[in-house]
Amino acid sequence: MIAEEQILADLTGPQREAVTHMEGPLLVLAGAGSGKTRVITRRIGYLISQGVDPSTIVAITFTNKAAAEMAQRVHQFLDSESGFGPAISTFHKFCVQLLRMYGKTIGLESNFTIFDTSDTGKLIKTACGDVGALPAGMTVGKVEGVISRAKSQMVRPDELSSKLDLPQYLVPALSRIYARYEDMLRENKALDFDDLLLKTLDLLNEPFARDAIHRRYQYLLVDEYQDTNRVQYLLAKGFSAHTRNFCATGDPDQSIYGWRGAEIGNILDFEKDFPDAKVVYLENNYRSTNHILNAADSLIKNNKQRKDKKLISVLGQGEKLKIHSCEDENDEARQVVELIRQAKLKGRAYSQIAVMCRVNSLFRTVEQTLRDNGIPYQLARGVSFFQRKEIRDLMSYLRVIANPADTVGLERIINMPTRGIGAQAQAVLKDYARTQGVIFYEAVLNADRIPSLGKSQVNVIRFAEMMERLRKTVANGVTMEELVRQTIDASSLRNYYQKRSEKDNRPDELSPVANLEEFVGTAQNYDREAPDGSLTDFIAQLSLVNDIDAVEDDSDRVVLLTMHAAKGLEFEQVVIIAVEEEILPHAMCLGNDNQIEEERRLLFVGITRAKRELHLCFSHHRSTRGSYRQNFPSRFLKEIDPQSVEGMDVSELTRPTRVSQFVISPRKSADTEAVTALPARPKCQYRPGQRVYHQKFGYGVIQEVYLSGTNYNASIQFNIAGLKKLVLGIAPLHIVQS
DNA sequence: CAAGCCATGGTTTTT
DNA sequence: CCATGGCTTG
Ligand SMILES: Nc1ncnc2c1ncn2[C@@H]1O[C@H](COP(=O)(O)OP(=O)(O)OP(=O)(O)O)[C@@H](O)[C@H]1O
Repeated sequence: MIAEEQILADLTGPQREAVTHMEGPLLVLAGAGSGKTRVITRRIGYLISQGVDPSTIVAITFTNKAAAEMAQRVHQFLDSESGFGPAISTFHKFCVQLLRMYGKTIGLESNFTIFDTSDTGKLIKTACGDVGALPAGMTVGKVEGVISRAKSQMVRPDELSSKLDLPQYLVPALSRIYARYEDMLRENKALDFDDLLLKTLDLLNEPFARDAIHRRYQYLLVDEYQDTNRVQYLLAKGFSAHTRNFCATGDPDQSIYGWRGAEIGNILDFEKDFPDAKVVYLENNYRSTNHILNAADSLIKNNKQRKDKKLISVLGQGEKLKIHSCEDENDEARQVVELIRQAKLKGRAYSQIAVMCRVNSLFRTVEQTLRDNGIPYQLARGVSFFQRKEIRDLMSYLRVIANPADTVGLERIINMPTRGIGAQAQAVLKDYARTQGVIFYEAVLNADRIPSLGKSQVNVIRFAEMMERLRKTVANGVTMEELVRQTIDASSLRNYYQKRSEKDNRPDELSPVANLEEFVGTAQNYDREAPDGSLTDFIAQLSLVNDIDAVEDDSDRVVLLTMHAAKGLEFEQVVIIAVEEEILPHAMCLGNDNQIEEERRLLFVGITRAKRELHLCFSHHRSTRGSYRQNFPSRFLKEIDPQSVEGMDVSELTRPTRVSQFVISPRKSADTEAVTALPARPKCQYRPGQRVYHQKFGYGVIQEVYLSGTNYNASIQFNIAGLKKLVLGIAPLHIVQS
């Protein structure tokens, strides 16, 4: 065991106070870079030094990467061979472990499959079809949104109308789809991401499981508490109900996942939940220089409904940040390359430079330009590998082997690669399954008894034999590497993609076959790291991989990542691109003040990742999905204290891009004369071709202006919202100057 | 039944 | 711009 002094070394008074707090609820409320994560890590060490059994400690982080880093740091606080260490993981992963262990008590088999959004999307689509035509104005995507919102707020299908603010006429269809969706999950023996949390909550309501979990875990620590959702909040309370040893850390200004149900209220109401909670504030920042902090602070001050925080850097003033005005995305990418070159000349490592933006798609040009200039980089998109078609195919085989009830997976692979089991044959199988009341896989196994399969019958039988052979292999015990190799060959996936690559004549590194090989490597890693793992566990690990988890720390490459993925990280130098209206804040968020505030927090998070040097870029033009468009600097740039900005005439940003609003008085324009010759009429400033900004619909171009009754109306093509007809005196419109 | 072609439409962030 | 789906042809 390590000496207490070492654990408490390099901590400020308040940090130490939090670290040495033993029993009872504790909240560490502090700004960016103030050492919250360090507090959690040291506190785990301190608890252990005070004789707490490490295996009774649970620490929840936001990402697997953060968990791995914390585990590594905590490792030094442990006796070399002292049994189990603390559980350090994300909410989702921790829940999966508990469900595998205790799921039986709530009727959950331990080989359940985790469905990702693409799987659940398929289910919801089918569910929509089953239920009949969708109500007007509803799309599958919107239904998905409603269901996911309902689940994260723990609203059941029959409670939609009372608990969710939905138009009444949509409710019957939606609750039927939702109920059907839940049934299908059960049929597939699958859980979606929300279920992982919800079912664990069920565990905590089941005496046997609850007691076992409570006996095992005595101390709970949750990092990034500001981004927990309702279910996670209830889980945290449930896990710690017996001891009330619950330590939460977070920063309300860094809450950026409201869009998927995170409730900032969890952290704001902590003291109400636990009136006896000890609250520690940290006011020193050890990460960034004062100019960077000041920029961040001046920005975030524009959010209403927040408590102001004091945060002082211990690193001095530092350099001012720079705002770069670029012509278009190519120019922007060139400037980024130039900044990286200069940094490299100054002796900065590539890996200490991050390029961030709001949406991954904006990295295309930057990536190309970095490649062209020989600058090494890595894109933080771990999931993209697992979303490749060939990898999803392979994973689907593994999923069905582990859980034959996984019909979504089975439907994907039954004719992939094509093996003569077409739509017709599949319909016959499905029909058989339905009439016999068995799962789809069972129908496949019974193919020899289904003559109506016709010519396909023999193909189905052969497929069934192949799958059963693989299943037997697993039952007899096999490494994941071996299983993956066998699956790739037995399924003919390798053959199929090999042939296709030959035809397409693509460069090798990106080829599907190479990806399949890489997946073998993934399996090898798993075998090495989890010698007594299982197929189910292997698949689950992969289902919970996160973008940022795949970023390699030990390679000297520039990191490209979204600001969401940057949560909790830090870099010497940060370059944020496309700080433009309709990108940041994103077009989808315009017109909703809460969402705009979250966008502001997002930029705040991006800015506060920088230790010493910060650059913000915007482009005047950008081509998005084919068309070349004019863009405007983000409103957020104007909010940053000019005192901390260098190198650019900040007034260029404050120069109004929007002409102030005017209203046509309906009375005065009350003539019936048709008005098509618009320029002649001084009463109406709007003309076809003008760019306008609408509070709700965002930016658009006026197509036509006409008089209707006593009002001028206009038809406006909005970039996002599409063509709308609006009454000019009433609609909240601004003219935008180009 | 397979494969390739064209039209359509949707269009963030992610556990 | 991209992915998906429907249609046609082999
Ligand atoms: N007392 C201290 N002395 C020196 N450095 C410290 C101290 N506390 C924290 N740091 C350093 O400050 C940096 C930020 O710490 P940490 O990541 O724990 O902050 P945080 O509050 O979790 O930040 P954020 O909320 O922005 O993710 C780290 O590099 C950490 O090592």
